[in-house]
Amino acid sequence: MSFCSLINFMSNCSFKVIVMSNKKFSRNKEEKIELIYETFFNLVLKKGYHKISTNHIAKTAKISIGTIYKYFPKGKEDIMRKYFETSMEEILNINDLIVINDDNIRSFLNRFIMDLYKNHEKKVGYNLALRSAIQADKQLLEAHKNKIELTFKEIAQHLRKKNNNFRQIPEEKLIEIFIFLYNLINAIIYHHLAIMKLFESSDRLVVYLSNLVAFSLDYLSKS
Amino acid sequence: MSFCSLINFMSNCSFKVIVMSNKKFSRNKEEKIELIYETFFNLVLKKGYHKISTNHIAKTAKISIGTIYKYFPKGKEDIMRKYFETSMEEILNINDLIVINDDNIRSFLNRFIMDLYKNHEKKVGYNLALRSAIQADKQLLEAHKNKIELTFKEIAQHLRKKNNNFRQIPEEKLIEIFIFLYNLINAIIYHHLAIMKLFESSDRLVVYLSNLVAFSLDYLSKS
Amino acid sequence: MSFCSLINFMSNCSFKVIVMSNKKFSRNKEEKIELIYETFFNLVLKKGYHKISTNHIAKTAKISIGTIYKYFPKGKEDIMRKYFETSMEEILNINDLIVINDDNIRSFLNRFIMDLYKNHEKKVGYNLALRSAIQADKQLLEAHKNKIELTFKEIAQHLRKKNNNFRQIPEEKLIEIFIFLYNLINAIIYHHLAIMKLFESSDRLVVYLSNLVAFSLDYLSKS
Amino acid sequence: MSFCSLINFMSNCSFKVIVMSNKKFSRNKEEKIELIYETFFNLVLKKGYHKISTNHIAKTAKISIGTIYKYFPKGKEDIMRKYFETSMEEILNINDLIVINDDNIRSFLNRFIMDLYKNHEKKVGYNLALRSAIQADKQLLEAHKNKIELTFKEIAQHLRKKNNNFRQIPEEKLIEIFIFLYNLINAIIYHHLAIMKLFESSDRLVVYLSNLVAFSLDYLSKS
DNA sequence: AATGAATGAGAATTCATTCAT
DNA sequence: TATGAATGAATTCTCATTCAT
Repeated sequence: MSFCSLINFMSNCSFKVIVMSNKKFSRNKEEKIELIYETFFNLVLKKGYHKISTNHIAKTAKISIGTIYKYFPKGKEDIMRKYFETSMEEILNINDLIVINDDNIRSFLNRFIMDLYKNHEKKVGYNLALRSAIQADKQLLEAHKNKIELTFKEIAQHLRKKNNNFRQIPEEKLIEIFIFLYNLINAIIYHHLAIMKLFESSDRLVVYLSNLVAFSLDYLSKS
Repeated sequence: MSFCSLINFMSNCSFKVIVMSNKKFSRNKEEKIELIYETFFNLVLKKGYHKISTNHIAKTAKISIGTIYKYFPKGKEDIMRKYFETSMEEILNINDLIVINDDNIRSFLNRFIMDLYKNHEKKVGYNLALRSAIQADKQLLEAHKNKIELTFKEIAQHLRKKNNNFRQIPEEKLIEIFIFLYNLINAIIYHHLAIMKLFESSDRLVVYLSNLVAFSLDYLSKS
Repeated sequence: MSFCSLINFMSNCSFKVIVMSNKKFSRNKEEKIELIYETFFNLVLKKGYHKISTNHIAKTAKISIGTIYKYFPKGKEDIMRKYFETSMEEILNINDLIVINDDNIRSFLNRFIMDLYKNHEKKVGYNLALRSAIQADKQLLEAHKNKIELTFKEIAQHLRKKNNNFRQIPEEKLIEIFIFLYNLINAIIYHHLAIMKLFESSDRLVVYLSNLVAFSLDYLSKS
Repeated sequence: MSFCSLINFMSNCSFKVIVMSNKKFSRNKEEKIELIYETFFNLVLKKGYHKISTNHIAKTAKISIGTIYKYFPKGKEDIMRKYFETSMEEILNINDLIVINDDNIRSFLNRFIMDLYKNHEKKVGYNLALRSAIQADKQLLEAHKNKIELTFKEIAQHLRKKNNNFRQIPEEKLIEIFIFLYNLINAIIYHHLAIMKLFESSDRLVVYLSNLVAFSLDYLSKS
């Protein structure tokens, strides 16, 4: 798995702007699904996950409520789960695995953080929704944990194959570090974006996170 | 404001164990209110904030729905706000202000973190509820921010009055540091308790947080 | 169990005319439940079980939809089941057991048929609904079968205790005969009322049924 | 009208076993229509008329919902009506009229009952559906009544032409008897198959029905 | 003061039917 | 001709809130 796929995982891909046709019965399965995702996450951003109803999504997206239930038979819950699974599948797509040539772990991690932040920012809606959904749906919480563990296992294995620097760290340790850093960064970015800013500018947050990662790697290597 | 009140603030007060008498109804207003808080936050822990209805609280607490609306006319929203305000008022209670004699900022902060964690753990229900409520209620989010700012302003002023070490840091800077650390620690503890553990044991988490605070103080003093 | 209770079973009691008060929040649990039953079965008679919605019942009965779901959390299905169970409980109420002094089995059965017909006619709505509900709800079908078996077991035991003529028939045989006659009469009455009349006048139907029962008793005693 | 056509009428024609080719779609209109009938009545048997949706039929039959609406523009209602009409047309098909040489009314009726039962059993799905549909569709009920009256009128006229024994009964009386017996037998068979068995074995039911018909003929001739 | 029945707006969901492909 | 995505009215059901007792 490549650096690119890693970044994709972290970012779950940004939303494309979708222009639907004006016909009454316009048909494009993929576009409809994308439109539902986009509409839903935008609404979550504005009003909060639990304030959004399926009817509300339908009205905003200018599609019928039946269309939502065609693709997502359990409504909101399914929207979350399927978006989640889709992003998972993308990550595990072997065709995406590309050689990483970045020998410097530090610079690799800096890019990792930067992209993680940018994509988090781009998809605050999804991330807010994910947190809310996780609290109302234990299964999604478990799926989320499993996803993270599996994904970083694959990433770790891939990196150790391709890169000497990573190979010097035992696989288990590397996975543990990745998961720790992923959680740490997510916790902070989420709080910064959804609860209360830690720094006035996001640039300063990213610089802080970069130093924090360095500190934590140091800390973990000693403990 | 005392060290105790600081800890109280950070922890939003632990729940008292409420032993219901065998009589059908508890005798006074305070007991009823405590019972509602306790029942609600316990239910949030089990099922998630948005899965809990006021009728559900009433049934579980074995009181009538009318009683809940008597004390909390806007239901769940009011339960959150009033619990929130109560903890605020306690903090600002001047009688609680006790002299801090701890000259060592480092050891002060360690205790601060330790207690913050312990109380977070003790009241996961309330903290989960607070996050959920904040996302569905912009006013509560604003109130939350203001509360933190005001409280730390008071604490900073108090500490600078009583203690030479704190007096060497400009008030604004001291407030900023407190708020930053508060947010940082809360973000991590919340993620650890509600989303995914960062360390297997909470002891290791607390040690890490202690080092993280030291690192961050260092980082902030340089930037 | 008395002859009266037997008749009650067969007839499931006729509906009382219910006059609700004009207050917005009028309170009378029992009356509300009766009103729901009455309204529902009247509507079934007019439009058919599957054409009636819970909202339709609420509107017609001038109560709120919430009230229906308070007493019947699964809607129509629950209305059927609970009405069914209620009638069951009434039958099994030991206080209702009264001595039968009717020594003549033939005249006993004639009254049995007559009352069965009259009450069937009075509650066509319920009986139509029951048939429809049974086809959409296997559990209700089973419950219906069990109810009939249990009820006639009790009735048979009671009659054999109190009456010499019945005692000469073995218990199992007596139960079998009762169930057979009950099913036979119900099948014919239902068809007559709901599908297509067998006789122009109901009097002639009842006379025919009386003769049919005599014939069938004769037939069964020989086979 | 022949004896055969009489039996056909009573039994509404048994379903032909439809062997689908491995090709994705069956080749012609007739096959599609047969497939829809078969699928629908099988589903009714399993789940009940009102639990089956047109979409459900389409999915089970592996045809598109559009195909169903092509042949049955009003959906389920049309499936019932057209199946009903088809069986009617078959009965009235003059080519089917064959001479009855059975001089013995009693043995004629025994065969009548036997075949009626067998075909009822073979097509429980359709008969269940018919009862349900009739209750939700007054027009179908009327059509059903008219069909029975017309059919037996034709049958009576035919029998009286061909057979001395029948000629001795006035036409009106003969029609009345036929309709009465048809309703009686149907009521009992339906109850036996759909609600609760009257006898453990169907053989015993048929024997009982045979005796019942004899009794009823006797009863009707006297009244 | 306390109770809990009653309300009804609104959210979730189904399904007969239409129509672009 | 066949398909099945799309529609949206109708239905089921929930829950915050009111108010008679």
